[in-house]
Amino acid sequence: MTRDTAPATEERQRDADRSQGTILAAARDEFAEHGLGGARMDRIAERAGLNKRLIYYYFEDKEKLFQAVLEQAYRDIREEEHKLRLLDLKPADALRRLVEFTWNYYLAHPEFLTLLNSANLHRARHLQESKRAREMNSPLIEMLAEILERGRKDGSFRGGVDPLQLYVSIAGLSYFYLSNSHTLSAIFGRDLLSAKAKNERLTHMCDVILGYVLRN
Amino acid sequence: MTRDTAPATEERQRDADRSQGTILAAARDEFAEHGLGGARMDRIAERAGLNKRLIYYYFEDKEKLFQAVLEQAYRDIREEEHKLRLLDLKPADALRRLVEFTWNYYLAHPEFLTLLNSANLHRARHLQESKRAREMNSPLIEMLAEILERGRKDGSFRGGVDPLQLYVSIAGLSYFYLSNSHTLSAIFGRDLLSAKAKNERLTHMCDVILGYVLRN
Amino acid sequence: MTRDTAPATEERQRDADRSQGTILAAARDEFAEHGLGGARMDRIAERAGLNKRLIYYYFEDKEKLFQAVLEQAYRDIREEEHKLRLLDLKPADALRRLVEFTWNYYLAHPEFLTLLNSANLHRARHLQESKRAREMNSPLIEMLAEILERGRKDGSFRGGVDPLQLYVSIAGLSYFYLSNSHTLSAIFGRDLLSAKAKNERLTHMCDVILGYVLRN
Amino acid sequence: MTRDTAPATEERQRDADRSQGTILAAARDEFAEHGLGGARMDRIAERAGLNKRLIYYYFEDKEKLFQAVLEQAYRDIREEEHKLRLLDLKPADALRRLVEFTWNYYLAHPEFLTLLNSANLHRARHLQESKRAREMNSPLIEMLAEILERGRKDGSFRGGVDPLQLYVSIAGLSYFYLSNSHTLSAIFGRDLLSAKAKNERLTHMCDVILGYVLRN
DNA sequence: TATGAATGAGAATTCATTCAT
DNA sequence: TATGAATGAATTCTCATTCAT
Repeated sequence: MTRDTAPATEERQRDADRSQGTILAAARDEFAEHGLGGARMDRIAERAGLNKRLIYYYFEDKEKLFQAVLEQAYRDIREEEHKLRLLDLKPADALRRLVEFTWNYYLAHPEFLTLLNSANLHRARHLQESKRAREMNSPLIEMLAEILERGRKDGSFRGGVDPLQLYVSIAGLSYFYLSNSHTLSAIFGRDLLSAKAKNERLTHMCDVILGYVLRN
Repeated sequence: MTRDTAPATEERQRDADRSQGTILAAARDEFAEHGLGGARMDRIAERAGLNKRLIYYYFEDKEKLFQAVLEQAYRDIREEEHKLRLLDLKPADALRRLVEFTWNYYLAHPEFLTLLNSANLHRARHLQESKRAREMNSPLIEMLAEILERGRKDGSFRGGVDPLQLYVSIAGLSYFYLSNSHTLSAIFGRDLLSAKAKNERLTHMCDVILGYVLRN
Repeated sequence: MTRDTAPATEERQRDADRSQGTILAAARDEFAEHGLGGARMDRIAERAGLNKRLIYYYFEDKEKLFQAVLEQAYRDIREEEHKLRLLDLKPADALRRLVEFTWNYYLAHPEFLTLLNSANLHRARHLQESKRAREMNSPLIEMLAEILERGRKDGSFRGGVDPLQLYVSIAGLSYFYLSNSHTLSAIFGRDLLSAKAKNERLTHMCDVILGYVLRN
Repeated sequence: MTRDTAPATEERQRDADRSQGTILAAARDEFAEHGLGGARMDRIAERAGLNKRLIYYYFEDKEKLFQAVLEQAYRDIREEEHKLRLLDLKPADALRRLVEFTWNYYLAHPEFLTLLNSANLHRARHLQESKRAREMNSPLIEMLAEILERGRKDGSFRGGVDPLQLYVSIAGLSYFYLSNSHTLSAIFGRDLLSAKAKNERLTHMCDVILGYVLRN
């Protein structure tokens, strides 16, 4: 069907939005795969199936593009976190659920890990320059505080647990295992990403977190 | 003291070794700071105070140099690990000591974290190509197995703990916190590297590990 | 005439073609003068008056550029060969004409000789990788077969002459003399490129070829 | 057997000569394979199994080394030419013998062809700088003159043949075929270096030369 | 909005050559 | 005579970015 009239403004806006989304996704994959330093604008354009010039048109330069990708990655995970209804669960179950969610999210979004690595390699410069950094604060910290408080009150949890520390620990247990799985697999000569290995890891992490938090 | 005779062969060999060591150290810093993709051979030469050509003379190319740096980094940490006499301590103390050691090593060697990140970004390709990958296997796994066994026998530890999982968890707790400290600080608006914060983290991690492993 | 409207797509295409042609010509001269190994991409860009990067944009790398130059050189000579209407001449005259054409073409296109030399130094690797190698087959071989057949039939030529052998011999007589004229001049202390010397050579070559092919 | 006394002066001279010869042979092969521009001093040292520095010690630089290689190549072929006792043969046989010798020499010494090509690419600059250029004059020219004269006198050869032109033609017939065999094979899709093809070529060349020179 | 052509600065790597015994 | 270490100047090639429609 050939177009016989000029596209309406609204339609052109839709095209533009779509192009930006396409670029963002392509850039995310490229940055995830090669890091900020190793990513190539050419390849991003190619992945997106769009002209390189257009990337500059929408995102100004490579750094800004990376920043946009990072912000998007945070928006995505935060959105998923928001969907978690942890407060509907009993405290211990809520923690198990959180460990599981974190693990599964990282598994499903390996690019999130490498993007985070890249961001930190650059000392989070891109976040600091982002006006939205604060929006990236996880809603989970507050949820976690509430869960811990409930658990303490019902006598099942120990007291004095810092939700931020716990959040970092939960993330760290999944993160290190997955982010370094290649290195670890090479060194230990053991496939850490087999279904069995993954199950074992999840069980272990739940045990660690609950072992720590449960009163006895 | 000015030299009045020609250096012996042995001495020139020492010069060569020294040059290689200098290059390796310079490369380690550069790779740690900028990642593999962002590192510049020019800067490495400059940091080393040696001619760029010499790097190629000894290390062939950037990839091989990175591999050499990685191997050296592993040798360094393994050497420190070897010095730990964990078996001289009571099981619980041994675990505390290990958490502490890991934390302090990462603090003292931040380059180790970024090198590890870079290595994994490249899917541990450099390790796989290294003949020495297996030598990088941590002696700690076996030590840890022994400690867990002793603790189980004396009734203080729970049973069924996989030493490798535990090793990964101990590393992960420190690693994530330190590797992502910039991002986390930016998002949470809290300085995670103050003396106080670091103390709190160490305490927390010991609590987590021992909470998990101790019988009650 | 200053341009007052934007160039059409078609016109920009012509610009691209023109740039490629300019590069090709510059490269041909550089390769002819210095050989493949001695040619410098910088100099080619300079000769072409175009940015070095553009060479890579269009031709990928030095090797591919050389291949393109070689293909062009063959296209050029084949085009001239096609214009020869040898079959309109009597057999003996046709052979004389061919010897003369070969000689004059090499004289007018000394770069063809050195390009051929370079190609052979590299064992014709560039031709083998060219999909168009077969298109470079000279139309002269068939023409020559026809001429020899006619001469044999009219009783003036001997029989059993392989047109390919004869083609190679005709080329070789000119080629060696011109390609090695510097060496030969140096050794024999005689200027082989004076007008007189060139005339003598052409006469000699015609004598050799016709002496061979004519019945008595 | 370990040496227990210092080598005599004479013996050291022998070592030195041997080293120079080894270098020269290695350089000849390298230059023949890659041309002057493509040859690598490193590879020459490696081929020779000697330290690169030694090459400079004996030959000053790459250009001078190439010149030495070239001179040696000429010395070698001239030496073989000297062994030819053409004047012991009947004129026609002598010419056949010469065609055959040239062909076989080129076949046995393919490096001679590429060295000649390289020398000419550089406009014989290396020969002109050589004091021995004149010594490289082939003894064959005079022999050829004598043969032609004898043939003319006994009525078998035509008169007025320039020995230098004939020499160049004889060389050219072999040279072009062999020097460009890769290109020709690629273009004509015919293996020019099979035993059969080589026999045919030799027969053809003898026919051409004798067909030209014989009275009828 | 979209694009092919073009570029300057820079990056990895190479190379002939010299140093210091 | 012989050698391993070291170097400065290229050289090929890459990259983010801009031009001109």
